[in-house]
Amino acid sequence: MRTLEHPSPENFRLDTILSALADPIRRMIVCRLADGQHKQACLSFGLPVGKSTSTHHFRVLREAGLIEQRYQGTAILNSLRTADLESRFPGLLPAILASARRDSEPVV
Amino acid sequence: MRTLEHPSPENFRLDTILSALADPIRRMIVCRLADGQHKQACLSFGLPVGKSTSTHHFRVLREAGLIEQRYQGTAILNSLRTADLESRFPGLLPAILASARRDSEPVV
DNA sequence: CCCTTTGTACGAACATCATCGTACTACCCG
DNA sequence: CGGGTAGTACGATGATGTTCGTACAAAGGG
Repeated sequence: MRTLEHPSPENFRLDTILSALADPIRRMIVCRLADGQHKQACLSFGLPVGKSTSTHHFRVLREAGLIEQRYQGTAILNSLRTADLESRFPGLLPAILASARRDSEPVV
Repeated sequence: MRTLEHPSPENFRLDTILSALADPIRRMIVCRLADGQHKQACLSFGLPVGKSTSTHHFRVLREAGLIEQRYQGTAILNSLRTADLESRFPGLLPAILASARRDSEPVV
């Protein structure tokens, strides 16, 4: 079974995490995962980019520590590393998720 | 008196804010301002970059809505737009500031 | 009025990043 | 084993971003 490298929480870098979340496509992925869309193959997200670009974005998220990727056959099950992020940077992910939802809403 | 353009809170974009804060130098500026170093000239921050690069970073922060810049003679007084940020993206700035402090600490 | 201080404008050099297409690998199912 | 599915590797390309140096502008003090 193939496995993928995941950083441990004490190696999370704010620099890397913010750069990862600065990209709209990667923020879209994280938001979907937060909305309960765990356990979906990468390509089933229907992202508006090609296959290799999709691979690239998921890897950036994994290497930043934001998501966990586990092989299931030829597919990959993705999930948010909510607890690990909370232990290293408490409140960061929830705040960014809430801001992302507010950002896509019509301005009041 | 010279004045500078500042976006209003309803025009703040999460994209722009996260990109701005992804840069370590700009995060350094924001952290210093949060630590009470308001009302200081740009160059007095002693950033490890040249003059024109410094101008560039401060402008990125201003155009993202993160700081306010007001001329005072030939110098510029900088301050964090804490209230405006809180109204548009509640909790975002405090979470990032806390994470930034935690990031620079030795790993426990 | 000259000089200093503070910041800006401009252009160049360099690095990084997002994107793509094509070729390839790994796994599963019949 | 053969075919299909999901993802990776690689190289290229174009856009964006950081950095700098130099020349310039605006404000204030002697």
